[in-house]
Amino acid sequence: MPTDAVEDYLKAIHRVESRSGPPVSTSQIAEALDKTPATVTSMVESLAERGLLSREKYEGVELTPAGEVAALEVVRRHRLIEAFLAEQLDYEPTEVHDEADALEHHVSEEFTRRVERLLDYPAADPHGDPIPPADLSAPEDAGTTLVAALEPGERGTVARVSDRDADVLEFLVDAEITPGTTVEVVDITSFGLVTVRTDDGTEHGLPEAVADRVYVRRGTDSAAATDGQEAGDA
Amino acid sequence: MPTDAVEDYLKAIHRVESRSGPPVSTSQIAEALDKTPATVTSMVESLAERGLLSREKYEGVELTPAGEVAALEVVRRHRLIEAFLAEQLDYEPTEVHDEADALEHHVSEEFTRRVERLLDYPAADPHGDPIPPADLSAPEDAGTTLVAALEPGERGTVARVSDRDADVLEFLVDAEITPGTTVEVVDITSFGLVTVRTDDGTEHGLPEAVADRVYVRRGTDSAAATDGQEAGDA
DNA sequence: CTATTAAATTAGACCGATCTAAAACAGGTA
DNA sequence: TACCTGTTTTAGATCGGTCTAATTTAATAG
Repeated sequence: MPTDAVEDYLKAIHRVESRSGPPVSTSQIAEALDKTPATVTSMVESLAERGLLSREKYEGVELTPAGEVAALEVVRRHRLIEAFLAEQLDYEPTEVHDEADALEHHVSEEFTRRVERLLDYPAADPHGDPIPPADLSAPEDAGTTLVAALEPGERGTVARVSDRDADVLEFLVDAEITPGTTVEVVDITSFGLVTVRTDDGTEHGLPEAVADRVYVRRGTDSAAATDGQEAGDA
Repeated sequence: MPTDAVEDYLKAIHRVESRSGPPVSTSQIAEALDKTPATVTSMVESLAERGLLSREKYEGVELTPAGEVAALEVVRRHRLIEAFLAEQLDYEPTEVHDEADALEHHVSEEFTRRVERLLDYPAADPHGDPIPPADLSAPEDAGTTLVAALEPGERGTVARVSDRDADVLEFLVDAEITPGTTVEVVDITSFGLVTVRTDDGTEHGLPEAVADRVYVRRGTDSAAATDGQEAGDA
């Protein structure tokens, strides 16, 4: 019943909320969805009328429980589709996002469950983001951003990397900074450049925009991260 | 670039055209898509402006080559998705249609090709309908309707069955009248009831609405029809 | 406390897809 | 020929989602 657009808004609001917490501002949503603020205002009005979010004029917006559920359903479909594309159709991790963005609005619950079963109930998508189970009991976490988690000299395990921006993702894949790898923070400059050393000893300078999208847990994991054993800790 | 609605219209027009030939009337389209004739008129106007079909007011409509191509692309995606759902996700033949109808508008060319490859270039979907190859060089045929092809006493091989109407399809599956089975026409009544005898010797009375959706080739095939060896003959 | 500025909202328009109700048309019948 | 009858088109409205331009509000600096 919800339209594609409605699902996109809920998903975007959910993401922002889970990073910087509510309230979520009009401009944050506009930014995330590449819409004008005016458009967002009117959409958000109608979302509020439907009970999917609560809204304080000029203040921002927060998902209601109903909105949260709807958002999680989209996230679940998105990540399952990503996992499916990578595992069954040999997509590269960098390629799955756009396809999943289109499909996530149009697969049935039946399809979702069958895919989940086919993949044997994966815990995470190819970027390491946890896949909410069918009951949506999502712990929905896994790591904090690089600079928040680690001081220079400390090491951590990459929990996941953002799949939002294709360029950023490609940068990280090239540098072999992917879920499961260990990184040591060498240095953080005043202007946000983060230098890290990876497993193989090479160093990479990550611009702020990139570093902000790498999520790690402090310390090192012994278990490798081929699939997704890291759901629901931290 | 074409919207879902545009693709739906093209697909519907293509189907009608390939059954009863052009021109296709407003009411035929309205019927097929469950829209009002007024709606169809206005949509068809815009399709004509885009060069996807040619139109004679009060006469009907015919796909242009461009429209035909666009329609075949949708058909190709639809049938590949159906085949995929049945083979990879264990859907029953009766269940694939609706899911494919939703997905067909949103899978990329990349996805389509990968699925096609995964399935090893299937010739037909689970109902026996031929899948146009990537170059769309569709022979796009396979069989004529039961009553047109066979006189009482004659036998034929089921080439495909329509997946349009879920009830009809279920009826046929129950009667084990599926692509590849041999049927003998026992009798045809004046009011359109067709009695057929299947492989196993049982007889089934098919109401006109059902019989019209069974496509056969005269005579019997020795080859079985598990997948789709029957593309492009007849 | 006022003035500036950045963010958010309102006002008004547009487009695509749909509908209902009314008018125009085409084909067959008397 | 003139009239029905069913089909098609036109006219005009609505809805969802979007935009631009103008206005209002909240926060901040003086």
